[in-house]
Amino acid sequence: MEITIKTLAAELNLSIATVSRALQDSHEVADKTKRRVLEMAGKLNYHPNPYASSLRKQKSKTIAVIIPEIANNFFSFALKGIQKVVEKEGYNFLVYLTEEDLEKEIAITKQLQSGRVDGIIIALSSQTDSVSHLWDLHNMKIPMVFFDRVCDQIDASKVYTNNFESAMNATSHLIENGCKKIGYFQLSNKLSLAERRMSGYKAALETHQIAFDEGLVLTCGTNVEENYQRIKGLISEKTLDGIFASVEALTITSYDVCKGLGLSIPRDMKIVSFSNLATAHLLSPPLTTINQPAFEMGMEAASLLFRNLTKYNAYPVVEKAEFKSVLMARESSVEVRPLP
Amino acid sequence: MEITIKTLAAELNLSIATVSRALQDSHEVADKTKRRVLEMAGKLNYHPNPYASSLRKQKSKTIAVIIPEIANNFFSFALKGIQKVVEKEGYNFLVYLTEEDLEKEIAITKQLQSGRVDGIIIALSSQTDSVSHLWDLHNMKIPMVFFDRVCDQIDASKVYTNNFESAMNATSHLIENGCKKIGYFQLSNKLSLAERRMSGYKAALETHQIAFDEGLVLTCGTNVEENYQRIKGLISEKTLDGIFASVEALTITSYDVCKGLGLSIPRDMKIVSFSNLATAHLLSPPLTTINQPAFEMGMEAASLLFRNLTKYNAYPVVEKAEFKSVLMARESSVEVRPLP
DNA sequence: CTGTTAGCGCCTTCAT
DNA sequence: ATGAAGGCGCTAACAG
Repeated sequence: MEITIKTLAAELNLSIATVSRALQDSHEVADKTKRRVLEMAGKLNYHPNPYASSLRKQKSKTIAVIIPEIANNFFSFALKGIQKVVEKEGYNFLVYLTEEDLEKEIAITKQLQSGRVDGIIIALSSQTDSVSHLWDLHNMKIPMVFFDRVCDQIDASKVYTNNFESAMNATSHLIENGCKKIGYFQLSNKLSLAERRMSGYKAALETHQIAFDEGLVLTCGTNVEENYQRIKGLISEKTLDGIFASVEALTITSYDVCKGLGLSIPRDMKIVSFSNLATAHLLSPPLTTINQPAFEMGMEAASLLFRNLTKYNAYPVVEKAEFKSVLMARESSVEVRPLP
Repeated sequence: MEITIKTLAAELNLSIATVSRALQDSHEVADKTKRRVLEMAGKLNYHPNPYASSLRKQKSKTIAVIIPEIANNFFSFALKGIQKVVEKEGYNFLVYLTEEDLEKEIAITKQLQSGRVDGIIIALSSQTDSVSHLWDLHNMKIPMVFFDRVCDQIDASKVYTNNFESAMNATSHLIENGCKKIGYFQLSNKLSLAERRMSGYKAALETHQIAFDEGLVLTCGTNVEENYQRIKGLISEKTLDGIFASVEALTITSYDVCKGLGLSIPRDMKIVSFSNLATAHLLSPPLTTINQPAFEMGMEAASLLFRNLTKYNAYPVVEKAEFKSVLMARESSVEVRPLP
């Protein structure tokens, strides 16, 4: 930085204090003085040093967004929603990726104990079982909002969808279309979200009097090639006629496997998945997806967070926003209709 | 913040300076002292205040990434590449979206004159014609790397692909497959990137002795519905038999329009596009794309930036890393082969 | 090897 | 309505 508040003060024959107040549009400074200051600031192209300000005020006008993955329609749309609100509030946001790795998540949250950010939006990694690192943040009273992959144990604001119901409806949809052996592919069995989706799957089976078979459940990792092989193995071994992919990444892999095996979809195999693929309606064969309203969820998460950042709240606001996912059936590549 | 370097110093009967040095692993402090300090820091769960440090050192260990769009395979993979390098260097990154809006881009760059970040990676918005806001940053000697949508006028590091050649090859591919009237859909006619792609398109036409027709060029905006209508209009009006979509967003829209018009692809219409769609190989009909190596480009951009951030470089490094895009022909939904 | 001192740029009592 | 002074937490001379 070259030109500071001090430069302005000297240039205008004012005290530093007055200039500072003028820049903050304080009521206790003469309008005329304000104008002089602003004008000079413009002329000299003055920009306040955010770090000096953060240090002094102990707040950074910055939030952190921690997500497991970014190259993914769900999270990138969520980011877009978050950024929209963040921008409106005049904040900045830092992005951190855990890549589904608990160790990274811990390292990141530890870093954030430094007070670098005023608040945090976090979607847990699929490996996160212990949450003590989150307790640390929570105990420091850093406002947090859990996003999609929420943490049940901690009482903070949360934004998520009707996972149980959606999974149940989607599974029922498969069953009602003739599936008997439905594989369930997930990324985690540690998250509460995973549990809810799985429960929905089980509930649908139960309703239709199909026995739940542990052997049809596949918990995948982050290695695409490995997932491919495991999915391929399970499909052949168990002669599946239906697939429920509980995350976007596994949707594409499942598709690829079916194509590779020469399975005709939907004749030999029906697929349903949580997924926000932009091209779902152009895929061949058509894909029935459970769409989460990522953008709106992102906006809501940021809004909740900012409610906790305003100094007027003496106590943290804890709210839970439950969004509805939409089950989109695509029976052909042109017909697209939401299911109940 | 509760516990600071001062607390540690008091607790250990050391001076603040010594503690600070120990924490930075300075060579001029006794190993024993270092260990004591580190141990106490761990015990008290001390975290250095990044803003105090930034203020003092006049560097923030933070960079800004300015992109026009995030819900998009190209930019989200690029971000992933950037984050990988950023993480390795122990930096943080702020994300800013321009949403293809020059005004926003100007506002953001103005903000960044405050010294909030040590360096900037930027992909210009499609509306950016004037670049005076970038000159301001450049004149302040803030290291910048232009990414993909580069700025020719400013002498800084740049990362981009062989746009001319790729566009030429793709267009030739269409022509050699029988297309006579190839529509060219773009988002901008202001960027140098747009110009290069367009030149490639023209060069291919010329080589094949097809007259360039201005009327087949459509410069779209950010309104999806409007783009849809304009594309639809042009296809019908000009009876196109081929489409070159120069950005990912227009690829999907073009597809939708063809489906809507009942055009059979590739019989009635052949399409080629710059696009990093994850599902390109699953689309029906198959899509021939020009894939940009987004992840690698992101890593390279960040690496170039960091080379300029090390204090050992007295003068800015300017490098241009031209990456090769890969033209992928997909004649059926299973066959995928790179073209020359 | 350790301590003392002087700020980085800004905000905020407290005084006038 | 304005000014003076102190300090946010940390680092970097400069001493010793």
